[in-house]
Amino acid sequence: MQHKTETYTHPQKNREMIKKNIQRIIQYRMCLLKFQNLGFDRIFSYTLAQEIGVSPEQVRKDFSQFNLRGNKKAGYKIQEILDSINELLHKEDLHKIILAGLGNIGKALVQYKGFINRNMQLVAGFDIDPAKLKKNCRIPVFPPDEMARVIREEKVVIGIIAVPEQVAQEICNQMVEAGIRGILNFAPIMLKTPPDVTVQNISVCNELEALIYMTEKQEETK
Amino acid sequence: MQHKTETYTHPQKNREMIKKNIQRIIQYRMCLLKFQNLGFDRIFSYTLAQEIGVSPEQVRKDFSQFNLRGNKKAGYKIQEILDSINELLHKEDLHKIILAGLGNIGKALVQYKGFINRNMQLVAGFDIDPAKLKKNCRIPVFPPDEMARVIREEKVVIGIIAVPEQVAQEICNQMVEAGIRGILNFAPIMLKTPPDVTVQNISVCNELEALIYMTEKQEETK
DNA sequence: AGGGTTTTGTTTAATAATTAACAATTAAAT
DNA sequence: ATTTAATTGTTAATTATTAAACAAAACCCT
Ligand SMILES: NC(=O)c1ccc[n+]([C@@H]2O[C@H](COP(=O)([O-])OP(=O)(O)OC[C@H]3O[C@@H](n4cnc5c(N)ncnc54)[C@H](O)[C@@H]3O)[C@@H](O)[C@H]2O)c1
Ligand SMILES: NC(=O)c1ccc[n+]([C@@H]2O[C@H](COP(=O)([O-])OP(=O)(O)OC[C@H]3O[C@@H](n4cnc5c(N)ncnc54)[C@H](O)[C@@H]3O)[C@@H](O)[C@H]2O)c1
Repeated sequence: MQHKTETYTHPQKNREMIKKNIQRIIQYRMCLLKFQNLGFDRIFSYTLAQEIGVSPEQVRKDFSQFNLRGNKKAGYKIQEILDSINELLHKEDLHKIILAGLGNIGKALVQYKGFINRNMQLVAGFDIDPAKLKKNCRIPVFPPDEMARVIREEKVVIGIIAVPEQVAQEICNQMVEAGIRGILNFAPIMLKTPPDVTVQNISVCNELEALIYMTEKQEETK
Repeated sequence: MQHKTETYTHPQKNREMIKKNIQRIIQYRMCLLKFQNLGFDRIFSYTLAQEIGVSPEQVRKDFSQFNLRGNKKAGYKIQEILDSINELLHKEDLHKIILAGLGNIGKALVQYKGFINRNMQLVAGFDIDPAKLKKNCRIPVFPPDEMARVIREEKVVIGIIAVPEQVAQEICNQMVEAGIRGILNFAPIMLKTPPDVTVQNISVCNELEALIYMTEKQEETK
């Protein structure tokens, strides 16, 4: 097998960094909401840091990077930061999402009530099984060959893949072809996508295996 | 509010690193299996790298770190590496897992057939809803107050939390108290645990929001 | 009003992770 | 057998991330 020998560059690197940072910001928001509900209206970097398990400097740096400003001696005004984060995440808009596969995972997602609080909505599902189409679902469910039409009509850019591994790449291709730009993938494969499409994998098995490794490792060194 | 001013140290840091590395190893395994099924019996760092989106040097470094050895000029023998990874992950043992919460997510997990191929098994579920106990499930389901007994009797160290946010911390405490050392958490909160308990969060909403941010950011800079 | 104290925000330093480089090796070709 | 080409594994360099340090700001208390 012949390989390229030219210098390897990593187009996804910078994107991974941004994604990691924004994920921390999303965690801060969760925590800010918690403290707001507890009746606080201000918070310090130290408190936030402790809560999500990073250093206070990290919090200040993250906030600084996204231009989230605090007050010297008085910390961060929770509402102010929340507003800024919501703006950053375009939370003023409702974000439409489509879902491929209404099996075990797909059904759980359809039932989930947490999306709407965060201004996200599953607008359509797709499944090859005719039984899934008839079912009185919370969302309209179509056969897969209507996916392109629905994506275009509804102008959806985010899709969830919850179909069997064997058809996941094919569904992914259809999604991308029709204009989907971000994919949350539950299937245990690495999807191939163009560089401008972002994929986030969720693998319950992988996470469990990593957990198991960690616990066994700790047991050994004890 | 008065804060500690002593130097901040980060006990979880080293663990995060190990977890990240082992997660990459788990991904390599997924990829190795794929190529094995395609009929290959050897593979190069370059191929693996391309497949999971890292540099070939990273693959070699990771393998080296876990003492997974290849052959100069001939790459890595897939079966050999797979065997070593499985040994590393203690795949010779069946790993028992308990599940708290048999709602939408919990039911999906119970139905999932992918665990057993990877030598993991849900051995018991816990739910406060009596209706969930009666249901003819694939696994026995108990009320939460039997959790400690079952965990001890079955010697389980891994637990999944799929209960509502409001009770997640309480269930977590019960698990830890009874001997659980690794927790996969679906509830949208940061669980508080002793330092020797590893927590892995899965947050569909967070991941979706990060995806949305990425796609909108890309749209802007286009 | 003003000093003391606390906390941010940023710069600088330290640490960690990734990539590059290359020597060692060996499979395959001749 | 010998040579060639290719790929690993490790060391060195680079880059990225995280933490420490500290100056500037501003709250609070007297
Ligand atoms: N259930 C879990 O807890 C779990 C855990 C980890 C990973 N996963 C992964 O998530 C994915 C879905 O898992 P699941 O348990 O929900 O599976 P499932 O078999 O219950 O559901 C899959 C659904 O996809 C539909 N489908 C099949 N081919 C299709 C196609 N070409 N187009 C559209 N729909 C199609 C099926 O009709 C079915 O409804 C799988 O890849 C699985 O490996 C599931
Ligand atoms: N469903 C999803 O797609 C989804 C997505 C993201 C996050 N989550 C999170 O996952 C968790 C579970 O979600 P869900 O949709 O399955 O919720 P659900 O309400 O369908 O299920 C929760 C289950 O927990 C049980 N329960 C409640 N209190 C309990 C207790 N004290 N002990 C044991 N069991 C108890 C309930 O009886 C119910 O069966 C929630 O924290 C939710 O925010 C779910």
